[in-house]
Amino acid sequence: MTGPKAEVAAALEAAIRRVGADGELPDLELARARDAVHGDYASPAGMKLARTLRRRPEEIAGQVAAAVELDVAEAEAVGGYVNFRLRPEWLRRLVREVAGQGPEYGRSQLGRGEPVQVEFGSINPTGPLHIGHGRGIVLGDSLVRTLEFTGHAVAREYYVNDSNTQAKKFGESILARYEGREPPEGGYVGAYVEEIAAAARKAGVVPNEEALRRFGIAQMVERLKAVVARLGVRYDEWFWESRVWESGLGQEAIERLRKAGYLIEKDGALWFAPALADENAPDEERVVIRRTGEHTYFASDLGYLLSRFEARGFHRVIEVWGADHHGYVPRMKAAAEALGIEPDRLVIILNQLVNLQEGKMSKRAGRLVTLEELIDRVGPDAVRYFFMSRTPDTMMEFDLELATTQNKTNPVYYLQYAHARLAGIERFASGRADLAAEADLDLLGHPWELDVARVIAHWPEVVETAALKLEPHRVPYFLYELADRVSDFYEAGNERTENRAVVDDPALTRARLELCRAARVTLQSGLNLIGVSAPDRMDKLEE
RNA sequence: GCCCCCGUAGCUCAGUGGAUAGAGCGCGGGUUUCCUAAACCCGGUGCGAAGGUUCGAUUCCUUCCGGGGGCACCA
Repeated sequence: MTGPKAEVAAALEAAIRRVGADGELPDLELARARDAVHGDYASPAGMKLARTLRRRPEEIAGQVAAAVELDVAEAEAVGGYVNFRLRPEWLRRLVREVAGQGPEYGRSQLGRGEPVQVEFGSINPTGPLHIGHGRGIVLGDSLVRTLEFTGHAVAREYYVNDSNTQAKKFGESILARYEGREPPEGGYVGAYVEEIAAAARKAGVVPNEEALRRFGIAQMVERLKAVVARLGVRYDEWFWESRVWESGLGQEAIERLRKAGYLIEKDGALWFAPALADENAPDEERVVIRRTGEHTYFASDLGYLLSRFEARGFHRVIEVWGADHHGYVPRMKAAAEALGIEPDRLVIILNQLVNLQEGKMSKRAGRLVTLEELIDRVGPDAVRYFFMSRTPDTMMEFDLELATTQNKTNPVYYLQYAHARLAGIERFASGRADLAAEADLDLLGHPWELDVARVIAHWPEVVETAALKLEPHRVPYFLYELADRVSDFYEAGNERTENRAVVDDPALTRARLELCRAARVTLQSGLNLIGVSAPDRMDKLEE
């Protein structure tokens, strides 16, 4: 636990000990208070302890609150609850600290340098990315940013399928275009296939399927790189499936499973049957080597597991998949287990599918829109924000009409505007020569000032939760709340000139500027995690 | 048939074992000589249903109903 909550939790427990509870305590459910009238943190400690202490909840809460010794917050009992309110003095110290740290505020060493790989976006490199892929890419990248920020050693990886059935069809399609034929049944027909065939001819690639496939996939990888770069995403590694076999890891994985008794021959094919060696294992059999002698995608995955967990030494691998692959999860877990890899080290995050609603924009219902088109229409910031504002667990309606027409109604601009306003204030004040170097933060006392600090105080906890639960979608909601408080602060100045940040009094101005900076860098810190830009100014909208 | 996800306001979605369940959009009304009005203020019905666990369930468990997805020698 980090931030003020850790201190509150410790003080609460100490107080409970003082009022006579010993042994193991129940979960005190200390959490952010839902309602601001209950302070910043609240615990139903009275109810929790009523049975063991054999006293009334209100009585217990009262005694506990009185026994709390805490610098950061004051405790108050209401009913059976113990509520904590962060003290103004502490909030003022926090403002100074955050303003000094800048956008690094919230960074931690939670991960202790754990080597983690996040593999995401790995679609077959045989066609353009579409909107649904964008969700996994944005999620994966934001996960990486969150894990990096919390002290993990993270690598982004794209697994390039270059030797599976789809890839071969792609190669055949290029060959067909190269030779002026139509692509085969079930092949790829987009204009990009013809472009690649033309490029291959120009580059002097020999016209056979394998050479053209490799050439074509390399071309596609370049295209993919360019598209994801527009979203601020770059990969550390584009790992080609064929490397699994060239390095011998695929063969090694199969050999290891054979020795351990996990493989069985049936119908001329080689099957992985985990229940053979372990009767508790899932009872599902999967082909590893086809009757034709070709390996399956699953066989490559076996070697790929060894590559990551053993050859490259990642302690944890996080995969982001579309929900349509969920049936593959037990198989991968079973494979990891059979290879001697603790299955919990393989984390698979499924993101539900994206349903496109085009509204009145297109009469052609269900038309596939590419990720690139989406970025063209709504811009990278809105794309990232829109995808990040939802848990991966729920199916998502992408209302293209709204996304396209929404400009000032899009919440992402609200966050950015809050940042731009703060930057504007700092810019406005930058000409003042009478401002002291050091701010006297005791001058901050209005509720709308301290409430900004109050939200800022929660940022480290939000980051920590997002990292531990692998849920970066928590970040935009925090940012929205902060932007709200910032707007209140700003509006106070619109109501009364004396409440503006920049006033005649240089000392007061200086103190408020410190608060502006603390809020701005916290916004920046959060926007960084979700990959949305934090502009210093935003142009006025035309009517 | 089996497996996974979801069901919260008109719409799109957050959220939590506890105190009066939130936001955005949409709709109606109001606010600008003032650090950017992409802002602010005012206005509303809601946790699919039934059981169970619990001092307390929208949250956890079971069943049912509804929506989406998956069950290949495709990936």
